[in-house]
Amino acid sequence: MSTAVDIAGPSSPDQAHSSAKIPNEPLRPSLKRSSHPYTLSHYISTPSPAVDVKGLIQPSPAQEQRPAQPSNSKPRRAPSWPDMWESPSGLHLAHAAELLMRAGLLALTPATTEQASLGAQSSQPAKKEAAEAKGGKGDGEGGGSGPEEEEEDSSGCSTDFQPFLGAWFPFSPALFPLTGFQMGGGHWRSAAVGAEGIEGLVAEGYSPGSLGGGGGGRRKRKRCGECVPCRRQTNCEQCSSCRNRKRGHQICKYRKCEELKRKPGGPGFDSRVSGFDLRGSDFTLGLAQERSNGALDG
DNA sequence: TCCAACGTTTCC
DNA sequence: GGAAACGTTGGA
Repeated sequence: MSTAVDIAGPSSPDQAHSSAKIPNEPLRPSLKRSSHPYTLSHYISTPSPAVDVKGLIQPSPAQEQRPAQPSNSKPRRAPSWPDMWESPSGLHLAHAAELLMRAGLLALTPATTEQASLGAQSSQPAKKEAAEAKGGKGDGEGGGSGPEEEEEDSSGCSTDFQPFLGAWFPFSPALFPLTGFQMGGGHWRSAAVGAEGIEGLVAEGYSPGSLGGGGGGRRKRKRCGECVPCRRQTNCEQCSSCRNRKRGHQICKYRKCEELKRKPGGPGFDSRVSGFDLRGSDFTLGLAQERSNGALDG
């Protein structure tokens, strides 16, 4: 949950008074919701006898032989594919995908990137149609809160994740914890998966370069809008950033987004993995568990 | 075009 | 490693 933000931030002279100005609005429902029984950390920390993931999936020799990744790589280096896939989170996401495939939830997907992109493109219009048929809420601002999103999230998650798990899954979900991306954190439009998904990442500040691709252009990430600093509405006018605004070009230190403080791929992101609210993956994991239980039972 | 602020580089 | 300075991006 995003409530995991460090609310014990710096106590500026202004903090107390300005925290009163922080809108005490509730977290959006999508962040509060946890409709499935298990979190990702549950799967990581407590192997479930009901779904023995490791028993289902044989680790590849490469994974078995792979030594622990030294964390001395430079923060700016975007995680390579193998890095992400074999990271703790990525590995479990791979497990989740495997579980889904075995449980019949996941349609097998094109192996080539070309096919993958085709699949992603074709999945999007289909999804749009489905959304429109559902009630004409086709526009992209579905990322907002509301009962509709609630419904979509709880009932349509598996379908939402099919493009992820197919063409896009190897990319995006593994990327989320590593980049600090928050699903439901305001950057993501829930209906935007597939081709729009990757565009979303790029558009929201994840440059092709930071995504591991070429390009090298640097894009600005956006504030999450939900952490305590983001909720502050006033500058302290006392910190160095405020006093040095003209030359510093920096937002007030006490308003600096917690997410932006973390460097993509940096250690701060590592720590996020355990506490990361990977709702989608958790949900699919839960689904996979239910399905596989049923499937295994007959 | 201006401005806020993110990202990178440089300095200490 | 943190702060300052500056380039740059993105929105109004």
